[in-house]
Parts: sequence; C-alpha cells; structure tokens
Amino acid sequence: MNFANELVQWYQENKRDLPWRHTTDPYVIWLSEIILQQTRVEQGMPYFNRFLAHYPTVTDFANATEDDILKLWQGLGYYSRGRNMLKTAQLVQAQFNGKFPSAYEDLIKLKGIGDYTASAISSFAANEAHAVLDGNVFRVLARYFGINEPINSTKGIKQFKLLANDVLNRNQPSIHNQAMMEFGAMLCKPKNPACGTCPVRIGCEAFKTNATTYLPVKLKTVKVKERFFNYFLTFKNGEVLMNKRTGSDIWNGLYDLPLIESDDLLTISEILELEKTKIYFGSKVTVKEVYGLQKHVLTHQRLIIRFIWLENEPHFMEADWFYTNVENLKKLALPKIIFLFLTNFFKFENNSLFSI
DNA sequence: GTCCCGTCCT
DNA sequence: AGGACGGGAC
Repeated sequence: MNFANELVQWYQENKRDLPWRHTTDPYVIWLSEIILQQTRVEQGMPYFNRFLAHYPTVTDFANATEDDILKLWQGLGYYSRGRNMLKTAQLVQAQFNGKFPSAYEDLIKLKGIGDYTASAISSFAANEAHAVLDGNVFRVLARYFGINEPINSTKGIKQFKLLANDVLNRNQPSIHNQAMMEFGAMLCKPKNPACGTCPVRIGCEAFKTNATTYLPVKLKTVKVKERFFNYFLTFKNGEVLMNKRTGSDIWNGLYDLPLIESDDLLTISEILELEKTKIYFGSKVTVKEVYGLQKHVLTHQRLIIRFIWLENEPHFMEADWFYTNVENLKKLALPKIIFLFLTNFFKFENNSLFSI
C-alpha cells in the first residue's frame, strides 16, 4: 500500500469526530475552515458552534453587521477573517443567489479564501481533486520525503504544491486531504511526533535519518516589535469614553479606549506632560488610579499596556471617540486585553462572549 | 521560543 | 517577496 493510502486507513481508524466532518454543505465547511485558519481545533470549536447557531445559512450571515461579526469573533484573533467573511457572505448572497459555491475556481475569487481554503472546500464539499497544503501537510511531506527546501520560500511552496497534488488520491480527494491534515495534527506533530506508532515510518526519510526535529525547514523568525500603549479611562455622567479602531493597525474594527502610544516606557508624569495629553485633557490633569503595566504578546508585537484613570473630561475628542454605558459596552467587540481589563474594572458577569 | 486545517497588502 | 495580522498552548 502506498503512503497516501496508509494515511487514509490510519485516518479512518483514528480520526476525531468533529462537527464539520458531518456535512458537505460548502457554507458550513467555509465557516469551519476560515475559523480554523492559524487556529487550533480546540480553540476554534466554540466559535464554530456559535457562528452556526447565529447564522445557520449564508443569507443569515450576509444580513449581519460588521459589529455583530466582530463581537462573535472576539478573542479569536486575526479579525480580518471576520471582516472578509461578511464581504464574502454578502457577495455570495448577491451574486450566487445565496447558494455558497463549491467549485475551486469560484471560491478562489472570494475574500478571505486562498489556495488552502479553496482546495479544502472544493474537495470536502464537491470532491474536487485539489490537494490542501496547510502547516500539517507541509510537515508530513517534508518529513516523509525528506525535503529540505524551506516551506515558506517561493520555491519551496511550489515544490510542496506539486508534491501534494502528486500524492493526492484522486479517487477520494476529500478523505485524502482530511487524512493528511489529521495525521499531521495528531501523530506527525511538530514536537515529539509519535514515530513509534506511525504506520508509514518504514518509508519515512526523516525517521530513517533521525531528522524529524529538523524538518520541515522554515526561513527566518518574525521579529517582535515592542510598543507602549498608554490608555486613558475617563467618564462622563457614568458613561465611559471609548474609541473605535480604524486603519491598518492591529484590532481594526474593534473597540478600545483613548490611547496615546509612546516609543518608550514613560512615567505617569511624563505621559501627562506629553503634548498630545494636553491637547486631549488639558494641562491640569487629575489621576485617580493607574492600572498596569501589563504585557500582551501578539505574534509580531509585544505590547506594554497601562491604564490611567483620569478625573478630567477631554478638551478635544477624536472622531472615533464616543461615550457609552456599561450595558452597551458589553456588546462591543474588544481586544482580549481590553476585554479583560474592562470586565475586571466593571465586574461584569459577562457571559455574552459565549452565550448563543 | 514554535506552531496552529493562511490570506492580504504593499 | 516580505511583512502584517491575535491569541492560546506547549
């Protein structure tokens, strides 16, 4: 039996029972695949269930607002996925009459759907012969065939793409694709792969040469930028001053507090002396309380965050600032660190995050 | 630190 | 082609 068939057999005996594996509805598969991009199954699962409960069809999804989607997406990260999903749902509603496409050529044109997701949906929903190439598949192929080419180089991606489609079982692309990924996730893991129980270890180059630790090869590590976020907490008539984030920075579309970013770690008095602080709050500022420093680590950034509670009301309001009461605050999509701070500050019994 | 059922922007 | 984009788990 060849490599791919061995993995399919392993898959049928060892696969996890995941909800999106019980359907061929391209909409449901799309939902699961976007949520699972760069996200572990265990982390994505509750979000998948929530989204499906809120939006059983793509038409329901298309009728949502961006605020609705981002609130449901809160805490999952890579928020452009949620924003792109809404655009795609609206386009599917308008141009495909609410019938979610399952053909690769249609899917690849949609926002938020790249080669991986188009291959996944078209193979799972319509059994089209497109090999998926995700982090798992890269790893399995690199190890089994002993390939040193970096998986994130242009040359490497081309090579792996060819290889993945070469080993693809064209009689059952759906099961084949799922088997490759499940095998990578459950057995051929990044660290401490279970070579002892691996059904294909006899033919595996990495096993034979004891190289699983060094494969796959990946170029460069991301450099982490350090940023200092000085947040201000102010109230008027019991309402808190909030900010809607726009532009191309992190957390686009989510809500946080009025912010002054600094290049270095400043003392409280230094922050209050900043020109920007004076423009916003005047030169006579009364600090009621300071919370922080807190560290918040993202993939490319390390945020050093402080919250400064001021008695003052702003002299100048940015266009994206607004006051809101606590009840409405609970409905806003907040970055994790802001959500944690405000939840703690206001002592929410906030379960809105996981209520359906 | 690395990786997760990647994609978009420049 | 390179960089940006969250958060959690190990």
